Amino acid sequence: MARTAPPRPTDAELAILRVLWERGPSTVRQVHEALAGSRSTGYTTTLKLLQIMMEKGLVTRDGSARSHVYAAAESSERTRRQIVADVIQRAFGGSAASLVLHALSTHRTSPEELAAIRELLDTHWKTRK
Amino acid sequence: MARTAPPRPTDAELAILRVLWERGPSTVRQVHEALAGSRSTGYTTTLKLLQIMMEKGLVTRDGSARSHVYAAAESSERTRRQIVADVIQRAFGGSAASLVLHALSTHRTSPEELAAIRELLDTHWKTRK
DNA sequence: GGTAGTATACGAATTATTTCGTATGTGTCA
DNA sequence: TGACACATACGAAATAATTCGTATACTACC
Repeated sequence: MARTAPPRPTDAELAILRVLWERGPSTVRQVHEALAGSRSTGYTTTLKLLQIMMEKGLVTRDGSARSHVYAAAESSERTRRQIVADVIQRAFGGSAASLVLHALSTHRTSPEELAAIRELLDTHWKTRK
Repeated sequence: MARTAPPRPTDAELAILRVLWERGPSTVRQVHEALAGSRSTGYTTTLKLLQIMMEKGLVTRDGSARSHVYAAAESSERTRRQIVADVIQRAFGGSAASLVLHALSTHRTSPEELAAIRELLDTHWKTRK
Protein backbone atom coordinates (compact mmCIF):
# COMPACT_ATOMS: atom_id res chain seq x y z
CA MET A 1 0.00 0.00 0.00
CA ALA A 2 1.65 3.12 -1.20
CA ARG A 3 2.03 5.87 1.36
CA THR A 4 1.15 9.29 0.08
CA ALA A 5 4.23 11.12 -1.06
CA PRO A 6 5.77 13.44 1.54
CA PRO A 7 5.12 17.16 1.05
CA ARG A 8 7.53 19.49 -0.65
CA PRO A 9 10.32 20.28 1.81
CA THR A 10 10.68 23.85 3.01
CA ASP A 11 13.95 25.73 2.73
CA ALA A 12 15.24 24.74 6.13
CA GLU A 13 14.15 21.18 5.58
CA LEU A 14 15.86 20.99 2.24
CA ALA A 15 19.12 22.14 3.79
CA ILE A 16 18.88 19.23 6.22
CA LEU A 17 17.98 16.76 3.50
CA ARG A 18 21.06 17.77 1.57
CA VAL A 19 23.19 16.93 4.56
CA LEU A 20 21.54 13.54 4.91
CA TRP A 21 21.97 12.79 1.22
CA GLU A 22 25.60 13.74 1.41
CA ARG A 23 26.54 12.08 4.68
CA GLY A 24 24.07 9.26 4.76
CA PRO A 25 22.21 8.42 8.00
CA SER A 26 23.25 10.84 10.71
CA THR A 27 22.56 11.87 14.27
CA VAL A 28 21.07 15.23 15.11
CA ARG A 29 24.45 16.44 16.24
CA GLN A 30 26.12 15.42 13.03
CA VAL A 31 23.49 17.18 10.99
CA HIS A 32 23.75 20.24 13.16
CA GLU A 33 27.50 20.30 12.88
CA ALA A 34 27.37 19.93 9.10
CA LEU A 35 24.95 22.83 8.95
CA ALA A 36 27.10 25.06 11.11
CA GLY A 37 28.71 26.70 8.10
CA SER A 38 25.57 27.75 6.33
CA ARG A 39 23.16 28.29 9.22
CA SER A 40 23.61 29.57 12.72
CA THR A 41 20.77 28.16 14.71
CA GLY A 42 20.69 26.30 17.98
CA TYR A 43 20.98 22.57 18.37
CA THR A 44 17.39 22.14 19.48
CA THR A 45 16.22 23.90 16.35
CA THR A 46 17.83 21.22 14.22
CA LEU A 47 16.34 18.58 16.49
CA LYS A 48 12.87 20.04 16.27
CA LEU A 49 13.10 20.33 12.52
CA LEU A 50 14.07 16.68 12.24
CA GLN A 51 11.18 15.70 14.48
CA ILE A 52 8.77 17.62 12.29
CA MET A 53 10.30 16.12 9.18
CA MET A 54 9.76 12.72 10.74
CA GLU A 55 6.06 13.48 11.16
CA LYS A 56 5.84 14.65 7.59
CA GLY A 57 7.51 11.53 6.35
CA LEU A 58 10.52 13.35 4.93
CA VAL A 59 12.96 11.34 7.03
CA THR A 60 13.06 8.01 8.81
CA ARG A 61 14.47 7.48 12.26
CA ASP A 62 16.36 4.69 13.94
CA GLY A 63 15.78 5.17 17.62
CA SER A 64 17.54 2.07 18.85
CA ALA A 65 20.63 3.91 20.02
CA ARG A 66 20.56 6.73 22.51
CA SER A 67 21.34 9.21 19.77
CA HIS A 68 18.69 8.65 17.17
CA VAL A 69 19.88 8.24 13.62
CA TYR A 70 17.95 9.99 10.88
CA ALA A 71 17.96 9.25 7.17
CA ALA A 72 16.29 10.87 4.18
CA ALA A 73 13.09 9.02 3.32
CA GLU A 74 13.30 9.72 -0.38
CA SER A 75 16.32 9.71 -2.66
CA SER A 76 17.76 13.02 -3.74
CA GLU A 77 16.85 12.03 -7.27
CA ARG A 78 13.21 11.65 -6.51
CA THR A 79 12.93 14.72 -4.36
CA ARG A 80 14.75 16.87 -6.87
CA ARG A 81 12.55 15.61 -9.64
CA GLN A 82 9.52 16.64 -7.68
CA ILE A 83 10.93 20.05 -6.92
CA VAL A 84 11.66 20.63 -10.57
CA ALA A 85 8.25 19.41 -11.66
CA ASP A 86 6.75 21.78 -9.15
CA VAL A 87 8.70 24.78 -10.42
CA ILE A 88 7.88 23.93 -14.02
CA GLN A 89 4.21 23.97 -13.14
CA ARG A 90 4.16 26.97 -10.85
CA ALA A 91 6.49 29.30 -12.69
CA PHE A 92 6.79 28.08 -16.25
CA GLY A 93 3.27 27.07 -17.14
CA GLY A 94 4.31 23.48 -17.64
CA SER A 95 7.05 24.10 -20.18
CA ALA A 96 10.23 22.24 -19.33
CA ALA A 97 11.96 23.84 -22.28
CA SER A 98 11.29 27.26 -20.86
CA LEU A 99 12.85 26.28 -17.58
CA VAL A 100 15.93 24.94 -19.30
CA LEU A 101 16.27 28.17 -21.20
CA HIS A 102 16.29 30.13 -18.00
CA ALA A 103 18.61 27.70 -16.30
CA LEU A 104 21.15 28.25 -19.03
CA SER A 105 20.78 31.99 -19.28
CA THR A 106 20.91 32.54 -15.55
CA HIS A 107 23.96 30.76 -14.64
CA ARG A 108 27.28 31.31 -16.19
CA THR A 109 27.29 27.73 -17.30
CA SER A 110 30.75 26.27 -17.69
CA PRO A 111 31.78 24.61 -20.95
CA GLU A 112 31.97 21.34 -19.04
CA GLU A 113 28.41 21.73 -17.92
CA LEU A 114 27.28 22.64 -21.39
CA ALA A 115 28.97 19.54 -22.73
CA ALA A 116 27.31 17.42 -20.09
CA ILE A 117 23.90 18.82 -20.93
CA ARG A 118 24.51 18.31 -24.60
CA GLU A 119 25.43 14.72 -24.07
CA LEU A 120 22.42 14.21 -21.88
CA LEU A 121 20.25 15.64 -24.57
CA ASP A 122 21.70 13.30 -27.13
CA THR A 123 20.89 10.37 -24.92
CA HIS A 124 17.35 11.53 -24.44
CA TRP A 125 16.98 12.21 -28.07
CA LYS A 126 17.94 8.70 -28.97
CA THR A 127 15.82 7.17 -26.27
CA ARG A 128 12.71 8.92 -27.42
CA LYS A 129 13.27 8.26 -31.07
CA MET B 1 19.92 54.31 -7.45
CA ALA B 2 18.99 50.66 -7.59
CA ARG B 3 16.17 49.57 -5.37
CA THR B 4 16.76 46.31 -3.63
CA ALA B 5 15.27 43.45 -5.61
CA PRO B 6 11.81 42.37 -4.47
CA PRO B 7 11.65 39.13 -2.49
CA ARG B 8 10.92 35.76 -4.01
CA PRO B 9 7.16 35.56 -4.62
CA THR B 10 5.15 33.00 -2.69
CA ASP B 11 2.92 30.48 -4.44
CA ALA B 12 -0.20 32.61 -4.33
CA GLU B 13 1.75 35.65 -5.40
CA LEU B 14 3.30 33.83 -8.31
CA ALA B 15 -0.14 32.82 -9.56
CA ILE B 16 -1.12 36.48 -9.61
CA LEU B 17 2.11 37.53 -11.31
CA ARG B 18 1.45 35.02 -14.05
CA VAL B 19 -1.92 36.64 -14.71
CA LEU B 20 -0.32 40.08 -14.86
CA TRP B 21 2.39 38.90 -17.21
CA GLU B 22 -0.19 37.32 -19.45
CA ARG B 23 -2.82 40.03 -19.43
CA GLY B 24 -0.70 43.06 -18.83
CA PRO B 25 -1.80 45.74 -16.33
CA SER B 26 -5.08 44.68 -14.77
CA THR B 27 -7.62 45.63 -12.14
CA VAL B 28 -8.19 43.52 -9.08
CA ARG B 29 -11.39 42.21 -10.56
CA GLN B 30 -9.71 41.20 -13.78
CA VAL B 31 -7.00 39.35 -11.90
CA HIS B 32 -9.55 37.70 -9.67
CA GLU B 33 -11.63 36.62 -12.64
CA ALA B 34 -8.60 35.21 -14.43
CA LEU B 35 -7.74 33.24 -11.32
CA ALA B 36 -11.23 31.83 -10.95
CA GLY B 37 -10.32 28.67 -12.81
CA SER B 38 -7.33 27.69 -10.73
CA ARG B 39 -8.20 29.15 -7.35
CA SER B 40 -11.45 29.58 -5.52
CA THR B 41 -10.90 32.39 -3.09
CA GLY B 42 -12.87 35.52 -2.38
CA TYR B 43 -12.43 38.81 -4.14
CA THR B 44 -10.99 40.53 -1.11
CA THR B 45 -8.35 37.85 -0.85
CA THR B 46 -7.04 38.78 -4.27
CA LEU B 47 -7.20 42.43 -3.31
CA LYS B 48 -5.31 41.89 -0.09
CA LEU B 49 -2.67 39.85 -1.86
CA LEU B 50 -2.14 42.61 -4.40
CA GLN B 51 -1.86 45.17 -1.61
CA ILE B 52 0.78 43.07 0.10
CA MET B 53 2.60 42.56 -3.17
CA MET B 54 2.57 46.31 -3.61
CA GLU B 55 4.31 46.72 -0.25
CA LYS B 56 6.86 44.11 -1.18
CA GLY B 57 7.56 45.80 -4.48
CA LEU B 58 6.36 42.87 -6.56
CA VAL B 59 3.79 44.99 -8.39
CA THR B 60 3.21 48.63 -9.19
CA ARG B 61 -0.14 50.38 -8.93
CA ASP B 62 -1.85 53.08 -10.89
CA GLY B 63 -4.43 54.56 -8.54
CA SER B 64 -5.67 57.32 -10.76
CA ALA B 65 -8.87 55.53 -11.73
CA ARG B 66 -11.43 54.34 -9.26
CA SER B 67 -10.40 50.77 -9.92
CA HIS B 68 -6.69 50.67 -9.36
CA VAL B 69 -4.61 49.07 -12.07
CA TYR B 70 -1.81 46.75 -11.04
CA ALA B 71 1.18 45.65 -13.09
CA ALA B 72 4.06 43.27 -12.43
CA ALA B 73 7.09 45.20 -11.25
CA GLU B 74 9.60 42.83 -12.79
CA SER B 75 9.47 41.06 -16.14
CA SER B 76 8.60 37.39 -16.18
CA GLU B 77 12.06 36.80 -17.59
CA ARG B 78 13.79 38.36 -14.66
CA THR B 79 11.60 36.79 -12.03
CA ARG B 80 11.86 33.36 -13.57
CA ARG B 81 15.60 33.66 -13.80
CA GLN B 82 15.73 34.42 -10.11
CA ILE B 83 13.47 31.53 -9.25
CA VAL B 84 15.61 29.15 -11.25
CA ALA B 85 18.82 30.49 -9.76
CA ASP B 86 17.29 30.00 -6.36
CA VAL B 87 16.34 26.40 -7.02
CA ILE B 88 19.74 25.64 -8.49
CA GLN B 89 21.35 26.88 -5.32
CA ARG B 90 18.95 25.41 -2.80
CA ALA B 91 18.34 22.02 -4.34
CA PHE B 92 21.11 21.34 -6.79
CA GLY B 93 24.19 22.62 -5.06
CA GLY B 94 24.77 25.20 -7.76
CA SER B 95 24.83 22.84 -10.71
CA ALA B 96 22.68 24.06 -13.57
CA ALA B 97 23.44 20.90 -15.50
CA SER B 98 22.00 18.81 -12.74
CA LEU B 99 18.80 20.80 -12.81
CA VAL B 100 18.50 20.40 -16.56
CA LEU B 101 18.95 16.68 -16.21
CA HIS B 102 16.08 16.50 -13.77
CA ALA B 103 13.95 18.79 -15.85
CA LEU B 104 14.28 16.44 -18.77
CA SER B 105 13.80 13.22 -16.87
CA THR B 106 10.81 14.46 -14.91
CA HIS B 107 8.63 15.72 -17.55
CA ARG B 108 7.44 13.79 -20.48
CA THR B 109 9.17 16.27 -22.71
CA SER B 110 7.60 16.52 -26.12
CA PRO B 111 9.73 16.15 -29.25
CA GLU B 112 9.01 19.78 -30.02
CA GLU B 113 10.34 20.82 -26.65
CA LEU B 114 13.38 18.66 -27.05
CA ALA B 115 14.04 20.24 -30.42
CA ALA B 116 13.65 23.69 -28.91
CA ILE B 117 16.08 22.90 -26.15
CA ARG B 118 18.52 21.46 -28.59
CA GLU B 119 18.42 24.57 -30.71
CA LEU B 120 18.80 26.70 -27.67
CA LEU B 121 21.82 24.75 -26.67
CA ASP B 122 23.36 25.18 -30.08
CA THR B 123 22.93 28.90 -29.79
CA HIS B 124 24.53 28.96 -26.41
CA TRP B 125 27.31 26.77 -27.56
CA LYS B 126 28.17 29.11 -30.35
CA THR B 127 27.90 32.20 -28.21
CA ARG B 128 30.30 30.86 -25.68
CA LYS B 129 32.78 29.55 -28.15
C1' DG C 1 25.18 6.98 44.53
C1' DG C 2 25.90 11.48 42.62
C1' DT C 3 27.24 14.73 39.17
C1' DA C 4 28.50 16.40 34.51
C1' DG C 5 27.52 15.97 29.90
C1' DT C 6 24.52 15.12 26.34
C1' DA C 7 20.03 13.31 24.49
C1' DT C 8 15.06 13.79 23.38
C1' DA C 9 10.48 15.89 24.15
C1' DC C 10 7.67 19.52 24.03
C1' DG C 11 5.49 24.04 24.83
C1' DA C 12 5.55 28.32 23.09
C1' DA C 13 7.01 32.85 20.88
C1' DT C 14 7.81 34.92 16.33
C1' DT C 15 7.15 35.70 11.77
C1' DA C 16 5.05 34.72 7.24
C1' DT C 17 1.23 33.33 4.37
C1' DT C 18 -3.37 33.00 3.14
C1' DT C 19 -7.88 33.84 3.94
C1' DC C 20 -12.05 36.55 4.75
C1' DG C 21 -15.41 39.81 7.15
C1' DT C 22 -16.70 44.30 7.79
C1' DA C 23 -16.30 49.29 7.39
C1' DT C 24 -16.44 52.80 4.47
C1' DG C 25 -16.16 55.58 0.22
C1' DT C 26 -17.65 56.60 -4.59
C1' DG C 27 -20.15 56.56 -8.69
C1' DT C 28 -24.63 55.81 -11.27
C1' DC C 29 -29.21 56.05 -12.32
C1' DA C 30 -34.19 55.97 -11.66
C1' DT D 1 -31.64 62.20 -3.46
C1' DG D 2 -31.59 57.69 -2.22
C1' DA D 3 -30.39 53.06 -3.11
C1' DC D 4 -27.55 49.79 -5.17
C1' DA D 5 -23.31 48.10 -7.08
C1' DC D 6 -18.75 47.88 -6.56
C1' DA D 7 -14.29 49.75 -5.03
C1' DT D 8 -10.45 50.05 -1.36
C1' DA D 9 -8.78 49.70 3.44
C1' DC D 10 -7.91 47.21 7.23
C1' DG D 11 -8.27 44.15 11.27
C1' DA D 12 -7.91 39.70 12.40
C1' DA D 13 -8.30 34.55 12.28
C1' DA D 14 -6.14 30.14 10.68
C1' DT D 15 -2.33 27.74 9.31
C1' DA D 16 2.54 26.96 8.55
C1' DA D 17 7.55 27.65 9.31
C1' DT D 18 11.23 28.65 12.21
C1' DT D 19 13.25 29.38 16.35
C1' DC D 20 14.52 28.49 21.11
C1' DG D 21 14.01 27.61 26.29
C1' DT D 22 13.25 24.40 29.65
C1' DA D 23 12.07 19.91 31.49
C1' DT D 24 13.42 15.49 31.83
C1' DA D 25 15.96 11.20 30.95
C1' DC D 26 20.00 8.43 30.14
C1' DT D 27 25.12 7.30 30.29
C1' DA D 28 29.44 7.23 32.17
C1' DC D 29 32.71 8.05 35.37
C1' DC D 30 34.51 9.30 39.98
